[in-house]
Amino acid sequence: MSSQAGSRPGGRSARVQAAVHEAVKALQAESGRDELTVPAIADRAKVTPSTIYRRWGDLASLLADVAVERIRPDGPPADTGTAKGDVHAWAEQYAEESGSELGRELLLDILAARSQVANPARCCDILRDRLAILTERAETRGEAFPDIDTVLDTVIAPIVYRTLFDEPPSPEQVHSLVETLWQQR
Amino acid sequence: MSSQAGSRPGGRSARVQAAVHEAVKALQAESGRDELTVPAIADRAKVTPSTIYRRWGDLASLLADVAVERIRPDGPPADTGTAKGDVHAWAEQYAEESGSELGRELLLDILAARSQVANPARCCDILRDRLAILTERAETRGEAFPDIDTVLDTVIAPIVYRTLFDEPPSPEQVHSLVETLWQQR
DNA sequence: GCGCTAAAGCAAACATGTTGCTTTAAGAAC
DNA sequence: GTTCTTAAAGCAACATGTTTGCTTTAGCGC
Repeated sequence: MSSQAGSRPGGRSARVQAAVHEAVKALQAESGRDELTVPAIADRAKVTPSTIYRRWGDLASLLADVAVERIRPDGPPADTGTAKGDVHAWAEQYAEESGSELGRELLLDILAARSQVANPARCCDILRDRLAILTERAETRGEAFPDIDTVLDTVIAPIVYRTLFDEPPSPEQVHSLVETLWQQR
Repeated sequence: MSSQAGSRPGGRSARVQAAVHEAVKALQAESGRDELTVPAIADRAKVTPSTIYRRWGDLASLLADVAVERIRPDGPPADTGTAKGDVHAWAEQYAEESGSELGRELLLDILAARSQVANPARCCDILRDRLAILTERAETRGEAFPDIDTVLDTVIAPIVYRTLFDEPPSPEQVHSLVETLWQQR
């Protein structure tokens, strides 16, 4: 993946990559999508456009690369004391982040990248990793925990589906999705 | 919406629109995404690029417009005799269509259109319409039928989520999603 | 048929994307 | 530290895609 900056991690590649990522985030924050063009990003990052085209291929791939990095959670998931509480807290936060204007844009950026720089499957992987942490926590507490893919289907899928195709769900709706996890089996 | 061909339904506008839509479908069928460019489409449709840019704005909007039209179901949903059977049949077909390479592309085309020519919400609307038919059928038969949004959350959302971010679900997985609809309440 | 008008065509200006070649700088060998 | 090697950045010319003002066409109402 290009965000690992190839074979010279501490060197120029890494600096260029960081500058380009920063430029993308800055431009995303301060202007609309149509000003977000490769030449504009190159300009802001003090880099030539050809550098970007050669490293990322096209704008969509660059945006997806940035988006995947931004989507990665920073700290460990909140520990509420119970498995159910953990899932409620995590799902609520996930829905809030994905449902924000920025969150939705990031999801779309990741999906829009046709040329496989940042695979959408990374989203699933990240979520599965988070859920693995919650699962382990539950196990050490001796609590039951639903199957990870069941959580994806029951909680995450509706959140993402509604965010992308309709309106992001309210916190109440998210909580009721989480509740069905414990009701249905 | 531009697929209604503006103010002269039987005239030149309509012919141009049809030709452009046909050109898009033809090129999608016979060549890769990078050959699918506005000039190429214009060429195939015997139209000038500026016509396309003026009517649709950009390639993404055109593709979304075509995709929304293609996604619309042609006949009434299969009548299997029971509500549950109807949902199984419909969900299986939906998963198969969305999970195909073409189906996934169409979903992505619809999501990728930032400039609101073809709103992603149309997907939901189409699905809700189909479900309304199944609901009504169930009612005339005196059968219970789950809430439409519950069906979206429980069955459609996982199908679409997995199709977009992971692997399309198998028919067995789809059936088990449908089963939970009747188990959970 | 005759005018009216929305939309298509055309062509020039402009922006974006691509490519071969040159230059730079990070890391390795000495 | 100096020199060698090489991956990646810069540059510049080019190709392709996008936008725009103006002209022409054809559908519709009279």
